[in-house]
This record gives sequence, structure tokens and C-alpha cells, in this order.
Amino acid sequence: MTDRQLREPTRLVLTALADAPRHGYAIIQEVLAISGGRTRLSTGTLYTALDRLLHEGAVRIEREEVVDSRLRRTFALTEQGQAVLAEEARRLRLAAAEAERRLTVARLRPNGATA
Amino acid sequence: MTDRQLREPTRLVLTALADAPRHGYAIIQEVLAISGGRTRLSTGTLYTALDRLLHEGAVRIEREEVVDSRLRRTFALTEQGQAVLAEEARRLRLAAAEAERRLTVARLRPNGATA
DNA sequence: TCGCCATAGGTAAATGATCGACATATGGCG
DNA sequence: CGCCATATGTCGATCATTTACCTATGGCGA
Repeated sequence: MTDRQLREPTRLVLTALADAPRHGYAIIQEVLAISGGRTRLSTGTLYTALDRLLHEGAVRIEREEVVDSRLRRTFALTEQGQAVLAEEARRLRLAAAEAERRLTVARLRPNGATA
Repeated sequence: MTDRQLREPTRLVLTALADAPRHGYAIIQEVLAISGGRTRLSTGTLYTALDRLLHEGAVRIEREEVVDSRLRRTFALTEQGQAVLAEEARRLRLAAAEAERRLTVARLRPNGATA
């Protein structure tokens, strides 16, 4: 249940919501900031991802306000969503460490010999 | 160029090749070991991924042998492939750290208040 | 010896998340 | 008056992955 493999944009959405609830547009900006301007989340990706995450119970609607006669929905991580992100972060940390360890091994023994 | 976002299976293939060249079936087993038995790479995923990585120049064919009257191709990371994986590992390490940091912030301030 | 499993390498169709383009609407700035 | 930032969404295309299929050898157990 908790061990599905998240895609990059989905993970960034959960990360953007990890410290505080945010509405859609704020998530886009937060992801832009987190990624150092590299990942520009499109609205198509965001709202389909949010629908999916709502459906799966990783995200819930925190509140709905009307600002300037327009609806604004604020999303928050559920406890399950926190667990999913924590598990994913742990997996990524281990994956990064493993990749870096192996690359170091290759650097110490630059010939591609297996034996 | 070097900053494409890799999917999980693709990344695991590169990681499996990071320390030494391997042939297809050995990559599948190595990925199984790396992921602690969690990720069982199907041949469909593997060979399409390898074709793509060969095309992109991240992987090259190290050697082709005939073992038991069957062809066995051994794949190796190119220098570009090493750079791609190193960059990806760095990004994952940072992404994991950021997610864990934010989750800690949420734990310290459990009310979802933004203000 | 027959069938199955591990080994080994592959293809084809379906799934599913993402991307790019489009649509709508307000408030503010020049 | 037009454009940009803000804000929320839909739809079709794209593309990696998944699932299911196929071939083939060598070895092991019934």
C-alpha cells in the first residue's frame, strides 16, 4: 500500500504540501522554488495529480474559500500522505547512496573488468 | 542535456551497471538485489529501456559473446551515463533531504496553520 | 523421458502519468 | 486597452512502463 513508486511531479506535489497546506497555484510556485527553477509544473500535471492523490487519500481539501469572487481550494497532506512521502524519501535517500557508492567503486577500478 | 528526469526502472538499470558491466538477465537480478526484492524488473521494461539508453548514449555494448549457442550481450555505462546517474543521484539526495526536512517541520508544528 | 524451472533475450498491445495546448476569469500596471 | 500575474481547470498527444506473450538451452526431479 505505502510502497508505490512515485513519479517526479507527484513527489514534488507531496513535498510542496509537506510543511503547510497550499492551494494549486502556490504548489506550482513552491515546486519551482524547491527545484531551483528547474521543474515548472504544468497545470495539467498538477490538477490530474491532485485528483489522483485525493482519490488515493494522500491529500485532502483543507478548505475552500471565495477570493475575489473566485473559488480557491487549499490542499493538505493526510497522515497517509505523510507516510507515503516519508517512505518515498527514505527510498530515494537509499537509492542515491547506492548509486553514488557504485559510481565510486567504478572510479577506483576504472577498467570494466568483472573478474 | 544531463538533467533529464529518470523513472525508477531506468535509474535502477543505470545503478546496476554503475560498478561493473552486466548482461540483461544479470541486470534484472542485480536490480532485485539493490531494491531488497521489491522491484522485479520485467524484460519488457529492461530491453526497451536499454534500447533507449543505447540510443541516448548513456549505455554502450561492452561485448557480444556466444554462450551455449546463444548470443549474450554485455552492457556498460558510458562516461555520459555515469554523469547522468551521478547528477540524478545528487538530485535524489537533495529531494529526499528536502522532503524529510519539510515533514519534520510539519511534525514540530502539527496544526496546519500557514500564518 | 517428460515437464518444469532457471537462464537468456526479445516483441506487441495496453495502461497510465505527464506534457502541451487550450479555455476561462479577475485585478493591477503601464 | 492590452498584457501579465494570479488562479483553476480540461483535453489530446506523448512516452515510459507494465502485462502478456514468444523462442531457446541446460539441468533437475518424477
